[in-house]
Amino acid sequence: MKKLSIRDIGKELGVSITTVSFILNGKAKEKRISEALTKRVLDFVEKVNYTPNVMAQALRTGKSKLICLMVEDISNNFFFSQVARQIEEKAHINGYRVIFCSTDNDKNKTRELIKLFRDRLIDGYIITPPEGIEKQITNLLDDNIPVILADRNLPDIQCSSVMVDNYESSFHATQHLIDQGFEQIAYLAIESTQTQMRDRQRGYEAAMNRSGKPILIKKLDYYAPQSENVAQLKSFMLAHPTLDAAFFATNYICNWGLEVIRSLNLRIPQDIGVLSYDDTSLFKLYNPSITAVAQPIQQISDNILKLMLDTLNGKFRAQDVHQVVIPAQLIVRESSIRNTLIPKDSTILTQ
Amino acid sequence: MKKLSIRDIGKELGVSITTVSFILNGKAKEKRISEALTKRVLDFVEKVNYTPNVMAQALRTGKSKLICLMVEDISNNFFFSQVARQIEEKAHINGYRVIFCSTDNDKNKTRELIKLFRDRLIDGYIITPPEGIEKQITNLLDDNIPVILADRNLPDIQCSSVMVDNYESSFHATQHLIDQGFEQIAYLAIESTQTQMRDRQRGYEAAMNRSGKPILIKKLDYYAPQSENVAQLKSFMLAHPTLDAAFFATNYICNWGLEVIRSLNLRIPQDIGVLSYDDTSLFKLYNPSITAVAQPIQQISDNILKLMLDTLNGKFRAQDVHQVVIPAQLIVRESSIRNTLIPKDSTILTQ
DNA sequence: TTTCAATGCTAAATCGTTTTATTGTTAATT
DNA sequence: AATTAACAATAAAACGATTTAGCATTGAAA
Repeated sequence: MKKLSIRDIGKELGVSITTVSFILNGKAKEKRISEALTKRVLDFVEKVNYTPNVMAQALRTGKSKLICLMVEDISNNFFFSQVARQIEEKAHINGYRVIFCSTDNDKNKTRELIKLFRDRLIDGYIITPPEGIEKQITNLLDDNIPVILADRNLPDIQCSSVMVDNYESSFHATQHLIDQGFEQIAYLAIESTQTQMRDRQRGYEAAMNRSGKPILIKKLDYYAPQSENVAQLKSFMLAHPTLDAAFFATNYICNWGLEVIRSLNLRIPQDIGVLSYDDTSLFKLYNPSITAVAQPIQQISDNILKLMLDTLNGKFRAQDVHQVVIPAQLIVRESSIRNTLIPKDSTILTQ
Repeated sequence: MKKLSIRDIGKELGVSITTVSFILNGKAKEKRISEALTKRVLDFVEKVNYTPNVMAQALRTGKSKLICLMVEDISNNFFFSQVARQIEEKAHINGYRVIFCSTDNDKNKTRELIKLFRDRLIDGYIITPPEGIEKQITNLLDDNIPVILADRNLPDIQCSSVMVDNYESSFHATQHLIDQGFEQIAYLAIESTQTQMRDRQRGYEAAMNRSGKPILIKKLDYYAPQSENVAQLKSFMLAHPTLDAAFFATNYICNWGLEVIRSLNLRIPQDIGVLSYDDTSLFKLYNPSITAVAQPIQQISDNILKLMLDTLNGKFRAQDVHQVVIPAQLIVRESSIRNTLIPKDSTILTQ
């Protein structure tokens, strides 16, 4: 059961392979192939279920129809895995396949990966970039290979990106805590100079400053073992007994925090209010349910892929910069409610 | 900055491309190329940072170095996303890239996907198979394309697979609940004839029968909307007020169950004991923490990839059947403890 | 001196497409 | 009758590698 080649079907029909190729690529009209022949070829191709050899096409055209999706860690993040899923699905519909890999937020690993793919294997990249790969991205763009940054961008280079309004949504989330009467709101984050992290912090600080509340920030180490971070967080909380609310910069930090809160036998929200950036399925289920800033996954994925396809199809050049910012959603749940007038699980859009 | 071809480096060195190819493929000795020339070529290749065009190699050799990983839903399952990550990493180390996609447990979608890839794009498949794709898999194997089934197998065909001992681990989990003094233990599952689901149910039934306890089973619909399943589960629990423990067949069913338990204001484990198949990060964090059967992800991934690589490297033929069964772990947490003698978060290996 | 084997390297075919340039027709115009 | 235009289809080169079969050269054996 060997696969048919275009040569086989040409021979079978007594037609040249050129003709077959033109017809299959929808150039019948343009190349003035007669309608009769076009139909004959199309029918036969359909009948014998012929599909072209993708590798040969890729070699000849220099286009692999492969998109590479590089996320921080596909396995450990609700947001990334959802986005990955969406992208994969939409790409398929448009005739593209998706190769994916995890960067671990490590610039060396990411550089390696890009280098590995450099040899025209990949038509386009979607990346949640660690800092330090600016040069590699510029090189790709210079070769007119599209790159879309997701979730964050790299301020030192000009590159298309899709992300949420981290500053505004963080501001609103903090404001929500303030409105609920929390006084000592700590911001728990990781040591990072990534744009989305900076913006979230700026949002928190701006809201606190505007209300004249004290700023209280603790930074953890992304690369440290989980137990170390939990311990750090615990001693921080013990050192600040007057704390009455915690704003976690990501959902995994919030997970660490919940572990600590639990071990200290604190009640949420009576003893401590809780709010997290990045919603997960856990937060809805947790007892009490956790208020979170949700990133609209569908919209983000749609925008990423649209930009990618438009660039691949030549509507834009890779170097053209399109930066899309999408409003995030504050989903208010039990963990942040002191004022009982606000209904459970209500949704508030920032903006 | 055009990419160098093997022709360029041959020309540059005044050597034929044949020679260069032999040397690059480690056949210098075999083809009796002199050591001096071998070194000269290798040094030059290193210096100019030449890498071969993957597409041309693929076209010529018929091997793409691409593995396709088809899981049920990459975005919504702790187990699958972890496995995906592991596979990706190990495959990379061995010079393979991973394409991934979600089957949605839909046989038509899965067939489509396999068909799409049929044209020697993919060297090997790792699949968590929906039922109904037996024929497609047999076809692949007949063409000597390796297929490894993961998480479950298809009883009607002969195919390599890697999965946990669903029957034994489910038996032990049930036995654990019985040992804790629970009397009316319900088994909450989805309507499915997949092997892993059947085996889990058989394990529950066997343990219950051996202790002379009543069997109580409720089946939900995987494809129904979540709200529908939650409602179903709620009315089931209301209809069985004497129920004192629930064994959930998967973690997402357990999530539905926790939502119901919460809405009924039942206390875990005082009013109802809870145990779930498939651990997630949620279960450790939940209050109270949830006892679960954990699948050893590392071991599963290792075995899958080892089988795949051994077949790709010709150590086995695709048709050779290797069925690997790995023991699962029962992680005992608060939700199933009545007998306070057992320590928290202790780990019991089945077998 | 011829024959043979070993050594060191290469020409050319091949994988399955796309695409450029070209060749025959026939019909219309000069 | 000769030129041109439009039409319909094709031959052959190219993409960049791998691999088969073979070509020179040298030294040793016959």
